[in-house]
Amino acid sequence: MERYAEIIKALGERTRLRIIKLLMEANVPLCVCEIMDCLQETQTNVSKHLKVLKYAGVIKENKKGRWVMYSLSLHREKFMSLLFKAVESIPTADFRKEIKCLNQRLSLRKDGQPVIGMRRKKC
Amino acid sequence: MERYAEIIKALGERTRLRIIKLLMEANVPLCVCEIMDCLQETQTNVSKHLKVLKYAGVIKENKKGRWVMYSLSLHREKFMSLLFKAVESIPTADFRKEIKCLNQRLSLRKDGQPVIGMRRKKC
DNA sequence: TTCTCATATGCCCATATGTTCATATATTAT
DNA sequence: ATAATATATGAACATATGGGCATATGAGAA
Repeated sequence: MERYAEIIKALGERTRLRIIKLLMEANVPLCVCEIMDCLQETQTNVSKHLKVLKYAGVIKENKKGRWVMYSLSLHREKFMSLLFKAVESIPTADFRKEIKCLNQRLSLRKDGQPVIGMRRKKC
Repeated sequence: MERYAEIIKALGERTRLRIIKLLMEANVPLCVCEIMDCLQETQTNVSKHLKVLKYAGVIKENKKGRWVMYSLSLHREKFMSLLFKAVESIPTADFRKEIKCLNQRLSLRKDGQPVIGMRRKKC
């Protein structure tokens, strides 16, 4: 039970929930700088929240050269699957700017790899 | 988004998750003393966690004489419905004692009303 | 090599949270 | 009325958490 509470708790925080929604929208692994840019959060902050999510098993990381790419972990368990469905059902009305920035960011990639990194574009 | 995070956060805590699981098992409204007995938590603690859950809209209360009966709130929203399904899917292997105590407690009711109150039985 | 860039981490601080204790409130029983 | 019972609440405390700043680490570029 404890373990499940931890997973739920990982999702029960504004910034982390926004990270998850962003990853769901993206459908491709994102690097830290893309996330921080889209969400307008500091690098430190995003990095720490990603650590919490990773530890809870909600996301996984994949090192690609100088970038660390994060994506939703596969949910084999019924619990995880239902939990993700619940999060997916959250309306994204107040999330337009972030999604717009995400698309801009993704279109700036070369060969599917991030390039402009942490240099913030005005999104 | 904030609001959804709050709802998830309400469920992302061990004691509160146990309260919810107990209410799901019960399928009938429970009073505070039944909950505190089954979960072996103090009255104060249970009361405060119930308040958090109520404020988040996860449960509702119903005053019945000297007892306050708590039950899961109806989930019209798809989000709530899926979230509840996720919680329902959590295995109750480490929850046997609590369920056993619940059944004992419910069988002690007269006319569907709690009677023995806070006088703890050894469950 | 050195420089630059992407990410992680340790320290610090303010605030939030979970818990206990004592007490208040509200309702029923005597 | 008073007593007993069920629940809620305020104060106090320890710990957890989110966030910022500076810095460390690690990997490619020059």
